Amino acid sequence: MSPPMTPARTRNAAATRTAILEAARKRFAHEGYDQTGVREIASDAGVDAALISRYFGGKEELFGEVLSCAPNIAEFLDGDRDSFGVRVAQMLAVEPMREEKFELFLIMLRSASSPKAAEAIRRHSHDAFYQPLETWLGGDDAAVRARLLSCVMMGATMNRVIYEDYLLDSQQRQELCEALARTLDNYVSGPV
Amino acid sequence: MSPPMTPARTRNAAATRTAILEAARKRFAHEGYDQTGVREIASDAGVDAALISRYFGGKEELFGEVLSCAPNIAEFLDGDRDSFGVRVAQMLAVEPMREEKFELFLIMLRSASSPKAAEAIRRHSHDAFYQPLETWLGGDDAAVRARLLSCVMMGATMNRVIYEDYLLDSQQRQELCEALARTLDNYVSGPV
DNA sequence: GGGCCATGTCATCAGTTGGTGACTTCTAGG
DNA sequence: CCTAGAAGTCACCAACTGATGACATGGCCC
Repeated sequence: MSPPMTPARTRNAAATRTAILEAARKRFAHEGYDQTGVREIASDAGVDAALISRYFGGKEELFGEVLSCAPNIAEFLDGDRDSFGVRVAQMLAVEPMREEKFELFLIMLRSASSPKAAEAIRRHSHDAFYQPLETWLGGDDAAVRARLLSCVMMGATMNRVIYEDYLLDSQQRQELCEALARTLDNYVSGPV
Repeated sequence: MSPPMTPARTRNAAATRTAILEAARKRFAHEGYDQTGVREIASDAGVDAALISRYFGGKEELFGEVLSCAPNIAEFLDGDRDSFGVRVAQMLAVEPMREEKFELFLIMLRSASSPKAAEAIRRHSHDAFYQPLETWLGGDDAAVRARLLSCVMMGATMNRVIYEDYLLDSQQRQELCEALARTLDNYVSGPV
């Protein structure tokens, strides 16, 4: 938001780049790749749309850049192993979707249908999600267990994207959270 | 495919309507709402693009019509209750994605990011997926268990949409299938 | 202070999209 | 056979998209 030590905001390439990146991240997460226009991103960032092409080469490259900067799975892998399930389930089922932790999932799910975004998503999610997760899990069947975890996490996010929250009340959401946590922990600890 | 008792194919409104619907269903499932143009649908169906607006009112209404006609969850609910998990897991993890059973999921996941399609998806999936599933499950926590099943089913589909199959070999896919089946059956039978 | 390059602004392009209305053509009913 | 209306064809529009190149301007170094 606030550039480190630059005068104000005009004529500052680094700040402009950051502003574009920030605006794009939010737009891509909330609307998806196709539904987001470069003019909207530029407007949010308070810059001219032409600068997007100038700084990033184009919308597609900007999307790739956003993926690289988005917060990834690492946060959940750093914490206590036994609480992995509840921490992730909390994010998936009860925490508001506006949370930044959600953004990578939202970007992926909302943009996966666009061919231009799909390739970047595949590449990035493998490097920033699957690979770390597999390593963290360890064992022979790490790949399968990573996939299982991914299924539950993506599915839960997808459900919230589609239905928001208006099909479950807070009591049910709590039950959902606990069940998700058990399933996740089961995939983490047990043999599949 | 073959109209019941009409001459050939030209000048047959019912057959034309069906052809458009069929072509649209496949396009929406494979490309998603946004990526599919009315010209492509019309071309696949072998008709003029203007007929889509004439017959259905527009692309949006056509999409709603497609959702209504797409095969839904009922097939899996009819079969043996004990084999629900394996049957669904088979579809999710091992059967080729070209299968018609997949189409409703694909349409939903690939089109959910489009605002125009989203509303139709919400309405239809509630009526044709959640409602039947909840009734079939029964019990106090049917809503939560339906959501859990939905998470796993959508997540598994989403993973295949994003990564196709090239991250897992057939052996791993089989393990994945068995684990998914256990999880699904757990949600069906047990208390969450 | 002056030149120069980085930075930002603007008008505009070419392509694509969904949609519409006038036109043609075929077929059914009298 | 001949007309009326359904079915299909065609040209075209208006809106929007991402992108580009010419132009203006500000700030930094000499």
